[in-house]
Amino acid sequence: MVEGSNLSTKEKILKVSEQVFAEKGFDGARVDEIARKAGVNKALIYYYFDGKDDLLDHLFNLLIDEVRNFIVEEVKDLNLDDDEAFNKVFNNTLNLLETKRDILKVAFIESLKGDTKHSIIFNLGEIIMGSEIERITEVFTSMGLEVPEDKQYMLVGEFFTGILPMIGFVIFKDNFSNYFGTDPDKIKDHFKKVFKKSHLGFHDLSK
Amino acid sequence: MVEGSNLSTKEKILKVSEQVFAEKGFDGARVDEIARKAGVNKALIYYYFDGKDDLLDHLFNLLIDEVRNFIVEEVKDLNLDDDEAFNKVFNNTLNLLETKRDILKVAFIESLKGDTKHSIIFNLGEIIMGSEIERITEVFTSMGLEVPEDKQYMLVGEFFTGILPMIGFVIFKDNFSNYFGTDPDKIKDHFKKVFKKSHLGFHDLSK
Amino acid sequence: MVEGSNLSTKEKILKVSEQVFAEKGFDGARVDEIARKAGVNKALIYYYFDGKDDLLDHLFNLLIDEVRNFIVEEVKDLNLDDDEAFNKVFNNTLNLLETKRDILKVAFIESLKGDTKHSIIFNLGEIIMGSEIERITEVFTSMGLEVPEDKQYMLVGEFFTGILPMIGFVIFKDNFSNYFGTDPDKIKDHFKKVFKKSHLGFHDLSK
Amino acid sequence: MVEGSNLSTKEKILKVSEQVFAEKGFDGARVDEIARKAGVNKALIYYYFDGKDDLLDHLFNLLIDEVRNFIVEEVKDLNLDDDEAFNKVFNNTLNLLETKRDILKVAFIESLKGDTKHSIIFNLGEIIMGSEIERITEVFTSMGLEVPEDKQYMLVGEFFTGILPMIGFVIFKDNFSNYFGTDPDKIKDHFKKVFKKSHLGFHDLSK
DNA sequence: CATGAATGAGCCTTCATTCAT
DNA sequence: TATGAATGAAGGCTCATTCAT
Repeated sequence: MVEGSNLSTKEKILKVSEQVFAEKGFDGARVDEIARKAGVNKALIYYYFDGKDDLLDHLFNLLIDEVRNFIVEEVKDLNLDDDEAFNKVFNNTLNLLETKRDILKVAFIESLKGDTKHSIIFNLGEIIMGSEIERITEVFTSMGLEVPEDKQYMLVGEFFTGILPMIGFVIFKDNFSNYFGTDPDKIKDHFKKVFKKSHLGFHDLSK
Repeated sequence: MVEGSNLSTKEKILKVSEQVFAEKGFDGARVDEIARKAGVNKALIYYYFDGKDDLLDHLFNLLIDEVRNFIVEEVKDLNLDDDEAFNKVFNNTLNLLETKRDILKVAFIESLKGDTKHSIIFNLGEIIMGSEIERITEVFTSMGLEVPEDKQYMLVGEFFTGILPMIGFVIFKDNFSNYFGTDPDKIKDHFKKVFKKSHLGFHDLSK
Repeated sequence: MVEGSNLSTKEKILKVSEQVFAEKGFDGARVDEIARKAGVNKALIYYYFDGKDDLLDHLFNLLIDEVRNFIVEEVKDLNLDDDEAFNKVFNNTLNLLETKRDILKVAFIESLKGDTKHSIIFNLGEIIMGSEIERITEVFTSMGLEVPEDKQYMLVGEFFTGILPMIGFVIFKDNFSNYFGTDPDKIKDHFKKVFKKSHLGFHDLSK
Repeated sequence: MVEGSNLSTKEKILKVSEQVFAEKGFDGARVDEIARKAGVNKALIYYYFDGKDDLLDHLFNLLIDEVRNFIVEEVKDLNLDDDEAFNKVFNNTLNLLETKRDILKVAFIESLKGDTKHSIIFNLGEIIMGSEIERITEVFTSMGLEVPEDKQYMLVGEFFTGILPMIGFVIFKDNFSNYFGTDPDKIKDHFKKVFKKSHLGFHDLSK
């Protein structure tokens, strides 16, 4: 199947790019290494893609699309009953992010650069928070409470106590375990507990 | 003063390196650009330093040293009376980190790389958490409560709900404001409030 | 033929390297000059070879191989009848060395360096002398004479009155003629006569 | 003594240059290394000398001068009675050359270069051979024999069976012993014997 | 005399990208 | 599609040399 082989090669290139970008950073990555690890001729990369930058664009677009689809999927039949719902959304989100760990690393790095070319982390944050803020708003409303007017405050809170720790956990987890000698199997449970307490702490109305 | 001029040039190179590394990332930074922006001959950089890597090492060492000194200073006459102490330490820490924003960006990026050459973020975390965990332990003890046995749980919590959001805030703040159109003047106050609630949420014993 | 074109470029680079190394010495040679004189892009040199050092290694290996092959070829059907044999071996050896004049210059220079990285001249000497010493031994034995026990003495003699003058002649001949204004056409005949007398002088048993 | 200290520093620079040039070759030598090993500031080298080239010129001039003086000294009261005289001249010459081993290495290398800037080996050869050829001529005449008309033949012979092996022995001796595992203490005696036989072989009138 | 600092030119090597087939 | 070969534009680093004091 020509088409099959075609797609397969293209996808292999993307997959390997993701790994190499994550390991070396975009600037540190070499097209030669991608070609070698993907087992394809270097020129073929330029046949399928417009260059190194284009590879990154494709990967970022895939990331955005998958997260967006996930959110739509996740929220569409969301039947909120407090704790249960939180756990479900949280677990699913974490699982999704873990499958995108490599490109998330790159997104993190690129979002820190001086130029504003890539702000993927904020794009992602917007998508995820958008839904959560909406959900929260719903909850608040359904409980007869007033939604905090200050959207900026909400954004800061959601991003720096929600998005950031979550993505941070996904991309730092391995190096963290490695450095502190913690048990990689238990760390996820620790984080779940920790995240819940802290993030709910942020949402706590009593303070 | 010969020594003064010497130090000045060396320091200028370091200062500019810090900025360029932060803006372009270490791999994306060019020695030529550092030389140009520092107003020095490129070869002079190699007179004072062993190369690009050495520049980074110096900057990281300076970062580590300053944070360590700060922690010692901060903790030495710490008279804990709850809220007051927390605010003071938190504000001072945030201020310190803000002065080191550029090199923190680089440290973040490098700590994400595949190789384990640089783990500065974890080094910093260890230094800061070390003191806090000690402090927390003291508080718990003085309150007649039992310190959570699981150190790993503490580490995860401190790092992902304390260190990470804090450093994350410092290095992402500007891009965050820029992206979400938030008010740069108010964002810090938002974050302070948010951080307190979430981090105390993590430490909350009632849950 | 793709292979032909490939080899051709690679060989052209090697050939030009040999010339430039011989003219400027390895340390004085410039990769830029090699590329220019070979009519290839400088980066192409690094496509075919690992660097400047690797070029030299290739050339040295070629030299060693050719000399070794020559010796095997030359000695395999050696029917020794004194004078005739000496002339034949001497002439053929000289002819061979003359085709390798350039790289022999470089080998000479590198063998003089302080580090023991390259000892090509001694490698060559070993190969050539090995055969001659064997041959001499044969002759002595066949003549009912005793082979001089002292191998060290033989080595010194063969090297400093055989190998060294021979290679020396090949690599110094042109500059010698140029300096002393001697006739380049006659010098070779002079040397042949001279070498024979002196080298046989060394082997003379009557003294 | 200012003047004394002055001379001492200048001489130390020259001495170290000689060593470094011999070890690394002129092109491979670094002014920095010379300064460091001589224990002087690099700029001081440029105070005493016009540059790297000038260092080499000084060393070459010293070499030429010393050899010239030696020859004059050696020949002025030469009372030739065959064997005795040969031994004396040979030994003294070898001793002299050994004291100049380092710079002779450099001279050798530089005499092989493509440009005709340095032909020190031939300069030396001319000086030494000049005297020997004169001496030989004398001897021949005094013996009522005819001097070989062909000066070119003599030059070739003297150079390639006299000068070259002699200088070659001096500069290659150590590496030779190192490579072949020969006894450094005995090698000189071997060479003396070998040289005599071969060089006299060249001069042998009976062939 | 002596030195720390500074510099311009250049060197080896790399790399993203393109070409020819 | 696929590939080996080729290339222009840097990039990090070095080095002989000079300057200011």
